[in-house]
Amino acid sequence: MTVKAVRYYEGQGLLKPRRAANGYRVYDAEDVVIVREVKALLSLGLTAEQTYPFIECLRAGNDRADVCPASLTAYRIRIAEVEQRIDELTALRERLTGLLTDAESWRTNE
Amino acid sequence: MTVKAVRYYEGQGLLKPRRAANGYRVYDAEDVVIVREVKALLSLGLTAEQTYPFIECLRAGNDRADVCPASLTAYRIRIAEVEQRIDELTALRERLTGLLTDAESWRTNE
DNA sequence: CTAAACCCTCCCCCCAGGGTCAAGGTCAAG
DNA sequence: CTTGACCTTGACCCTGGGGGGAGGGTTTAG
Repeated sequence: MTVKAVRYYEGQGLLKPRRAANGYRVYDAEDVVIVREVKALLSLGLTAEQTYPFIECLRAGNDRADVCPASLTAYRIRIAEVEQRIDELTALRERLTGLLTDAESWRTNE
Repeated sequence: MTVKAVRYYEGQGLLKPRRAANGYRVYDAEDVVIVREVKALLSLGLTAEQTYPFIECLRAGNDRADVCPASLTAYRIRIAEVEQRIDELTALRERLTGLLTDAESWRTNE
C-alpha cells in the first residue's frame, strides 16, 4: 500500500486513525483489516462509496466483510454492472469490426 | 452538441475556429464535419488524442476520415483494447460470482 | 431603450489516487 | 549537542471528457 491510498481512504471516511501526540496517524489492527478489505474491493471495481456496507459489516464484529446482506447486495449490483459493461463492449466491438472491414474494403475498391 | 464539448475539442487542438471581430468563434463547414467525426469516435471509446489521425485524414482532403492507413491502425488498436477489456471483465465476473456464492453458502451454513 | 438571449473567459467538480514540495518530527552516530 | 538520514504531515497540481456556474460583454427583438 502507498501512503496516498491509505490517506485517500481516510478522506473518504473509511478510516479514522487515532493521532499520536506528534500528529502522526496511529493505525490499529482493525484499520489494517479494513485497508486490506477496501483494496480488495476496489480491485473488483467497486467505488470507495460502495465499500461502506462491507466495512460496516466488519465493524459490526463479523470476521468476514461479505457475510452481511448489504454486502451480498453490493456484490450483486457490481455483477450486474460488469455484465452490462460486457454487453456494451461486445456491441462496441461489433461496431468497430464493422467499421474496420468497411473502411478496408472501401480502400481496396477505390 | 454542447458548447462545452466543442470548446473542449478546441482545447485539445482538434479545432481551430476563426475569431470574429468581437471575439466570437466562427466555425466553417469543415469544422462541423470534424466535430461530428470526433463525437462519433469518442462514442466508440477512443480518446481525444486517438482521433488525430482521423482528422488529419479529413484535412488531407478525404471524404471519409477512416480511409487512411493511420485510421485503420487506430481502429485495430481500439478493437484490441476493447477485447482486452472484455477479457478482464469476464474474469472479474467469474471472481465476483465466486465470491457471492461463497459468501451466500457461508451465511446459510453458519 | 430595455430585456432576453447569446457569447466570452475563468474556476471548481467528478474518481482513485500519483507526484512533488516545504516544513517539521525522530533517531542513530559522532 | 549537532549533524545527517529517514520519517511524517498538509498542500498543491495532474489525469479524461466534459458539466455547472459566476461574472461580464454583445447582439437582437420588441
